[in-house]
Amino acid sequence: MNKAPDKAIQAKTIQAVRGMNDILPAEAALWESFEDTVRAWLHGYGYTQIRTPIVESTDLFVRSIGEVTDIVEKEMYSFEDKLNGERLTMRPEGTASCVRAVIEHNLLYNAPQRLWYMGPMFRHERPQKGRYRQFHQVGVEALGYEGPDIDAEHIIMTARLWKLLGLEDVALEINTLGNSETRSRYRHSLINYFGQHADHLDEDAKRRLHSNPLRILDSKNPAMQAMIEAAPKLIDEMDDVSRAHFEDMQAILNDAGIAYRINTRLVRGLDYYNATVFEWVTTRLGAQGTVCAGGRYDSLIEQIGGKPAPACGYAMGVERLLALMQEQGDQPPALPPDAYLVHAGELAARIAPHIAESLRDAGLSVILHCGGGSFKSQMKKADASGADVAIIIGDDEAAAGEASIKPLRGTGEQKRVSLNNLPEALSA
RNA sequence: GUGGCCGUAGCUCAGUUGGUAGAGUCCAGGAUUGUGAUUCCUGUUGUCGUGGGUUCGAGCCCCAUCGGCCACCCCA
Repeated sequence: MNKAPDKAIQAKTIQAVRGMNDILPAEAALWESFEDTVRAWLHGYGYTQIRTPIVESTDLFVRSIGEVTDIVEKEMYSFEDKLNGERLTMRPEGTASCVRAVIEHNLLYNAPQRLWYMGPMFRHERPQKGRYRQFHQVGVEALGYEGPDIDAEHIIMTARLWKLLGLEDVALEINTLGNSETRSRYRHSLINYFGQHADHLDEDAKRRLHSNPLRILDSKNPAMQAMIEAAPKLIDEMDDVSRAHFEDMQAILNDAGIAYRINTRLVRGLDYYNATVFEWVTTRLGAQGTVCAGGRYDSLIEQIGGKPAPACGYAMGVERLLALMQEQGDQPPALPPDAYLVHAGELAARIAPHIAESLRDAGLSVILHCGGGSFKSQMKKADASGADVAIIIGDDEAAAGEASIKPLRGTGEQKRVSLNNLPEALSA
């Protein structure tokens, strides 16, 4: 072999798919602690978990999210199953799957359901801060509940979660979209109004004028702000039932001391929402500032084939919440082992695994040194592991049936104990 | 999908008008023959994102491509 023979045969490296991220051990600690907090929090409200498949029939999302939404039109990872030609899609959100499962298994037969889920979602968007092609949501759904009390519960419980996570600078915005007649009346008012100001509409707005005029209200284009501000307000055309529902919900929020802002321009990107909608937003994450959003979807269950039942729910973006925590300077919690077991010599190497097992029996977390090396290098690794103590087994200790315990943090003397007493000595 | 900025060691980054690469950190070994974190010494970091082009010569200039960041858009 002469020099550089390997270049020709070295395989090209394969990278993760764009917008789909590895979560490395250093960051995974933060994810785990977040997930632990979320599980305990949801348990506190009596919500139970539902786990649905990542892949569903494409039709499910087309029928629930809406055919003319951007998600369905251009962002879904859809493909045809090569074996049987089924049209499948990797879920872009969780509500549709959840509702599908509830219908399929008749979960609403004689009781409403409080459910939650957590997992990856997929949308083919251009990645940027807080927006990835595989991202994670925690979703909460209450199915079979009609009154404003459950809407308020959802908002109140998220406020508690922000407190548990130590989040600052998240503000609540609420709105109501009314019932379908209201929205269709309002749609016509908007088309009429924006049509009269067609010369002020940008390209996106013109495209949406007839397909989805409500979304024009969402535009950030500064040139259109004045005109949007003067547009008809949905609240003025609200039906009495939705108006009362909205007011009753606000009364509960007021009683609970929840601060909010009514944002009459708050609409949703998914077609299935009606009545209450809300968003928790932050200004600390740039353009992707919505950290949690949801609302009522009373017609969705019927729309995808179930017996009509009211429902509401919301989802939060895990990456965005974690980014906000990191923005505030939160560090991933350190989870060091209790002890690092250093050993030298043939006999010590043979008994070390058994000693480690006995310590684990006692509930301790122990790293057994592997890979050989001098005492010095083993001690370096013991220190780097973050363990409180090093357990040292050399020829002397092994022969005597003992182990040395050396504290690695703070002061304290190294001491020798018999192997039988090791677990107690470490717990002390 | 559109636009702007940016890709040099595992990480954070220098690199002059174009003359074929450096610092800190980390890691490994030693000073210390059975003991870490401090100190000192020694050493390895590398297809300069990738592929073309210009040039005697490219980390530097040009084109393409991939990736990242930010914004638009979208949305959690």
